[in-house]
Amino acid sequence: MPVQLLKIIKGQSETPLPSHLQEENVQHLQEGCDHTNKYIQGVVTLSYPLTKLGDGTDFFKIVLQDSDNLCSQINSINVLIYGKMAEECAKIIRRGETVIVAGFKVVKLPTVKEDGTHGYHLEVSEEAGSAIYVCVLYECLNNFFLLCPHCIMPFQSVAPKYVYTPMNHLKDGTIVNLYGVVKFFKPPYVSKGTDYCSVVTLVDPSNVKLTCTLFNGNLDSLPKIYKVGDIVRFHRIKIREYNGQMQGITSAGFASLTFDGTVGAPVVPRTSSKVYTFMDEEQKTIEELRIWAASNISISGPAAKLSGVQPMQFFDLTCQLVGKAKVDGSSFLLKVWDGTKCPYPTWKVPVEAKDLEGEKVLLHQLRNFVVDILVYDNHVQLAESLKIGSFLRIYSIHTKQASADNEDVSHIEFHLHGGTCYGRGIGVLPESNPDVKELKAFLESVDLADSQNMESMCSMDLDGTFGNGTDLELDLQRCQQLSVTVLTDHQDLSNTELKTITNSTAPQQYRIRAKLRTYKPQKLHQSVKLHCSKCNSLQEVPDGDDFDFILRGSANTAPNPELRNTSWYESVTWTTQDQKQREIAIHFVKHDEMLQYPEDTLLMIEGGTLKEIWKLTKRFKCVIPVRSTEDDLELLDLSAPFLLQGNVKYYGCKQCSTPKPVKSLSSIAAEQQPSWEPTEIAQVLGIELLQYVFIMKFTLVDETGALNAYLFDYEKFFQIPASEILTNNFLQQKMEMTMNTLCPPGRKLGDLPWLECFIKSYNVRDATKNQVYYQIFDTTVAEDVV
DNA sequence: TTAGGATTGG
Repeated sequence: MPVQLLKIIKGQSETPLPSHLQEENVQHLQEGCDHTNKYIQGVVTLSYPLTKLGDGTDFFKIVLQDSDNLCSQINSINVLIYGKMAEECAKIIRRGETVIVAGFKVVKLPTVKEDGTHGYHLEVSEEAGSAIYVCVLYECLNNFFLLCPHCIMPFQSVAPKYVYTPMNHLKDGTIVNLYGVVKFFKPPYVSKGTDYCSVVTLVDPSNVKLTCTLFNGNLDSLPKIYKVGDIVRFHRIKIREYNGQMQGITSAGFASLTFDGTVGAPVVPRTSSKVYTFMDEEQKTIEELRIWAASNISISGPAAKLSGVQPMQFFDLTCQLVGKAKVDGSSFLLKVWDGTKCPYPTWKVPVEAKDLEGEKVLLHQLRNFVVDILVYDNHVQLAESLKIGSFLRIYSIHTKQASADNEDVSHIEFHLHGGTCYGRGIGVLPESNPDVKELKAFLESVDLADSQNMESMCSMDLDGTFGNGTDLELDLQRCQQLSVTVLTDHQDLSNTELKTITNSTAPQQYRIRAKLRTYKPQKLHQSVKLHCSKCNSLQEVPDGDDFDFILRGSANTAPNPELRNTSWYESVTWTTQDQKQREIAIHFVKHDEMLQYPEDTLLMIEGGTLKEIWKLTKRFKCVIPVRSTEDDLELLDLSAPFLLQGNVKYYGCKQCSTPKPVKSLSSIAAEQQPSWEPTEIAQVLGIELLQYVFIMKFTLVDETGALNAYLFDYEKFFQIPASEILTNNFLQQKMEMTMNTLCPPGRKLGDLPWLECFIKSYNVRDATKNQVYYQIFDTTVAEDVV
């Protein structure tokens, strides 16, 4: 049986090659030697159609690439197959497959080619005693089994396996297998030809990118990529050069697996094939790629929740489809929700009731959550095919701010423009997707009954307007009735109108119900200041450059060797290897004569840079920058933070502080369990601690008038510590969302929500006049707002 | 064949 299929399951063949066969390397072939008992193994990169020679003999030619020597200049060789063997091989050998050729004859060619093909070729035939083994992986086996069941010869010793080419070793005209991390992708879309198309850009640890253009008439056969950072395994992808760069394109037999790129997530391939090869070794590859990707691929995407959308942005939305409707030939409407509310009024696309598909009752129940997304052109066909209830990720939705002629208020429109720029498109997510599971759980937790109760409350308040009002009016009435802030005390006080307050003398305290017409500063980071509660001064938070400057200055003073290793701290010193030869000393404060765990340790550093100090704060509880004097360590200039803890820099008031020698810290170190609280450290060091505070000016209005009230808040109002906001993106976003809820941009006054607040009036006198100011107190943002 | 990454129109 000259042509045999080797059944490969989990990378192993079931039976060994005949024991007399020895492997030969493509590079070491020589003419004139006996190759009866030799075999070479390679991947078929080319195969030619079966032809007949002049004498009627069947002839079949393939090009084999030595998969173990991909980098070698000469790694391919032509194999010429004659007679019955040619006929059989032509039936079953396909490009990309691994083939073993045994008992061949080596024939030298007249000239050596320069294209990587060998200077010899191999000739094989049944008559010459040759044998060809085609390594059939299990994923293809069923087809072959039907074709040629008697051919399956189990054997084991050789374990042919897929060879994966690193992206920096790709060559024009080859068909390869590869692993890569998705850096960019276009979800499958309907091409202008007959197939679906998906464009995927991959990278691998060789740091070379490869953009692949994948076509298939079956949507399911294209890789199931859901986000940047996913990992793919491509089999039999063709490499071509295009515009001076390597490009991947689907070849016959292309197959792919896709994996979640998250470190630690289960390694479960997404694929349309029911049978595929996947081994422990491949699991390891995925895990290694995940770790590589974690520090080499940026997967931070734009905002993905409706509550976080801003006008004029592009974002990806994970959502559930609850309605759809034909609009016209070139556009189609999708009604979706994600369980959060868009902070702006949203555009409702007018459609004929008969054209709207979806559960009407549900659409009504969800009307405050649902947004209309209009999709255009090439996305229409895919949108039409979507099933109501399915979970979607819509990529690169454009939020456009607009106002209709008959509206005073501007609204937000959601468009999925035509084309596929930036991966614009629609993907259907399976229910097994972790993001879908999370979304489903969230959607189930959304309390629809709650919003309905509020409506009935409104309808009572509004004395019958419920029956007449449209959905939009009801929504507005509801938001007019509810307060987005909560009083934390004095609930017994009754409301006072703003006009009454501005007409009264100060000081007094009031409960008010008003709307936030505007606020300052609009750039929220500018609202954070440092406050000294002793002298009541406010100052700007110094930036990193000031600190850097002070550190550079203090690095000029070398650490004093006499101040190392005292009874209460242990010191480590070294000199940097660079030109500056900077001396650094770190003094670790001991507790009970012992060094503590890093996360409980306070250390002092001399000669450190901004970056070094920042790194130390990640590992140790407290870092205090110091410098040497003749007889003790001392704090730096108070324009620099005297203490760093986590992300927070603590400053002292220059005016009110009287710095003490740092050995005063030893008193805290001697405590039973030193907590290293900033207030306590400040106190023993003679520092008047400055506190981070939000200072904002709110312009509040009601039916009777307006007044400006100051918000002076350490943490209570926003439920966000002012000390942490400057270094925490998440908190910044949270605060921005809160302000968008309190004062949604683009709405007219009537549509703004109510704020219930306590304010107190007070007098400020200067030489010429007395002025009354107002400050908000004992008020917090409602829990469901933040 | 199709697309070959690189937003904003309805």
